[in-house]
Amino acid sequence: MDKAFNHKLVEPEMIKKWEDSGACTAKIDPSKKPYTIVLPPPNASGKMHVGNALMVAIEDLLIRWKRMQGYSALWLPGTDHAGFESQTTFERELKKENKSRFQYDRKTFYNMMMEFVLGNKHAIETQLKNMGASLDWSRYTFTLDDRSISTVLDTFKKMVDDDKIYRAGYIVNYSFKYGTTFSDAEITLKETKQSLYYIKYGPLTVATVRPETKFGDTALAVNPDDARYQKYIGTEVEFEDALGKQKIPVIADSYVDFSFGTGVLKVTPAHDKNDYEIGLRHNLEVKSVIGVDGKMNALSGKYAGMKVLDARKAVVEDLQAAGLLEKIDENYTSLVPVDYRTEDYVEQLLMPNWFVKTGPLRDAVMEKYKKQDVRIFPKWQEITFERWMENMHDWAISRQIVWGIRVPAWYSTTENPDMTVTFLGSEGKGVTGKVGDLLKTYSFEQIETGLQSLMAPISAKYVVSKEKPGENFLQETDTFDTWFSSGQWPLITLGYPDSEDFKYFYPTSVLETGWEIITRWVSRMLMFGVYLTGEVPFNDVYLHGRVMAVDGKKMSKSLGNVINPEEYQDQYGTDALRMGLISGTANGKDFAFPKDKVIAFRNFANKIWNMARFMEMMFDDVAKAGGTVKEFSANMDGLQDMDKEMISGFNSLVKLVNESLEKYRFSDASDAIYHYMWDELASKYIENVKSREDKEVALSVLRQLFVSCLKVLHPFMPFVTEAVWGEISAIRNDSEDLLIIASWPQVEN
RNA sequence: GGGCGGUUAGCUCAGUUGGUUAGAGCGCCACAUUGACAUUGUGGAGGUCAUAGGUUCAAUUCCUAUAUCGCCCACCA
Repeated sequence: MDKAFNHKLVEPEMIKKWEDSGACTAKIDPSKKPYTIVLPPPNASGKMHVGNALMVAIEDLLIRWKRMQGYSALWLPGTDHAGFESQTTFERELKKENKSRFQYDRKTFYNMMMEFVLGNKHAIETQLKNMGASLDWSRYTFTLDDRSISTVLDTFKKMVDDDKIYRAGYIVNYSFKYGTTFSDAEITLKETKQSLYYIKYGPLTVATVRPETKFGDTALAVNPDDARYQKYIGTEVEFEDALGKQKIPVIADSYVDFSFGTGVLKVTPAHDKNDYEIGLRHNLEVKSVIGVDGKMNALSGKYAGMKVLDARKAVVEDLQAAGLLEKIDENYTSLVPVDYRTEDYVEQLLMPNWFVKTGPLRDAVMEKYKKQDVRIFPKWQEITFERWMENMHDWAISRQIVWGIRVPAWYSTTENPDMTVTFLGSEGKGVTGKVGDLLKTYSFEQIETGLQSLMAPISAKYVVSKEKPGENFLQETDTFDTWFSSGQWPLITLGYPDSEDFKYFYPTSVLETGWEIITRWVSRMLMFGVYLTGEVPFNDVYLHGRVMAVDGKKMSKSLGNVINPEEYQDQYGTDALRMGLISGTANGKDFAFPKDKVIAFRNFANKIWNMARFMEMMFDDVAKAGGTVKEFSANMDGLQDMDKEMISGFNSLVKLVNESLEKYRFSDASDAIYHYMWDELASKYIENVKSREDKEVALSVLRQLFVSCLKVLHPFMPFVTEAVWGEISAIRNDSEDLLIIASWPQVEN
């Protein structure tokens, strides 16, 4: 054996050994209990980060532990196509070559995306393997595999038949920049300094940050208890603006806060979610003045065609000139909705969209939850989950992007002549118009093959089908929200509804992920799982904290404090990285990355390596002297007090490790094994053995304890333990070739 | 605005239902060292457990306020 543990040499060898052994391929074995974890699929859009490394460390720990305990342990790998994220990354690449998605028809663009994503996928697989992840690659799944797509489409069809899906005009978060809708979960509010304009509407004055939407106003609203405005309620006020003389009703709604601004609110149902709600309550007209192109439309008179911000400026100038602008509060800050990834501004627009009625699905989940069919660890995260579930809105599942699974709804062009379509004409230029008109100039085939996007009115008739239902049908161009497919991930990967895997491995044992996607992902998997199978998709949810940078701040590229896990792997070894991450996360809280611990565990790996070297030497000496180390048994002759203490110490260790892992208290377990091996076994016991006369007994105990410790440590530090296991094969008292499939130490109570 | 979590050694963090001298890793100091390991060994210094009240025989632990940091949710235009 080398003098020191060399992780660079050992790691590739061990990975190969595990792969060749087939140990990670879970077998359907009725005599064993299944233990299943589905790997939260890393996005195919980029490389793994240190948070992914933590996830892998925890899940591999659980899987290896259960596998050694005799479960049929399945850890399912996969990759998510990450619709929006991948597409924006890819479009950024295109832009470097001065290209854009608008130059391609859907099919071509989709194929280009696929090539791009498959390239990234390979990189992620390599990283997962290098982490020592004992994943079952024979069951690998990608969200855009035919089987995945088929399952997703079947689910959609079932939901349509079940009246769980509807199309509606709805205020959605719409990004002009990316030309797509975002779900509420993809939106975050950013504090932004804005001008607050006080605009006269006849006798009343309204404070607003969006004067350009005034042409979409269909009421003014005041609080019903506001004494100042009682006499206006129920009347109409007259005023003049760029569109000429106007009349607008004044309504009373308790939503209005009379301490804000003037206490009068302009209600613009088409461009604000809250206004939309007020509009519904009071039966107000909904007037859109902004188009999906980000420009003012014909209803805004002379401002038509201007971009929103330009129009705002122009409107303000005109109001000022007309003396209708009372004042401007320049120091007003408010929360503006932005894309949570890019912080790009997101507009609120009324658009036709596909929705899931979440109410009944949610209720079914909560019923299971109350019966504790699914448990959340750590416990304090339960509140986050419950609150989200209670406040859940209907879910907009359509996205106006190409990269994803296309909604399987078909519109007849003859029945829906006023659908708006955009397609790439023969001359390579985009053509937009009502399909009824376009068909006079272009053939159906031209439109269908060049199709880029389609927007059917809410009232449009459609057929849901996996196949084209007939001539003259165009398929919906919206694709599903990524979470619509990844929400079915446990089902898809296990081959729902009738595969043998599904019958044996479902429901899965634990869903392990970061808390930040509990709302986007965990809740949706639960809804789909319960809806489709009547059972929760996993019994436990463990939420790990976020790994922060060394400086305790959130890692971000702009701060330059991002930790690349591969650097630590390279410097200190994968075992050390894994153990460092594991021991930093005791209770699911965010934690600063403990680099000093990584170094400590690198040293620990070396310690183990050298304990093995020492043992070899001692065994050698005994053999040279013509002796034999005795077979171990707990009540063998000649045991000294210290031997007995060590043995009982080990039994308590195993108990503690088991109990801690059952409760997902990983650092308790790692701490215990670390201290037992280093302080007890190495520092205390080995020093004692050195001076023992009865080496044949002492070494027997040492071997027993060391070999057992290797087993307990293996799920935490798989590389060094497996390597040492191989090195001491000649003196080991366990005939199992590989540690990964050795059996976990049994302890009696 | 509502909620959640943190505040413990120089740093990063444990501390499970309240119960003796509050722990770990790293760092620091002193010493040691050829039967494995300097990625070592032995020993040591270092904490008013954020603050103020309260409950209790007993509080880092439970309760109430306050301060401060972080996060989540949210319909103040």
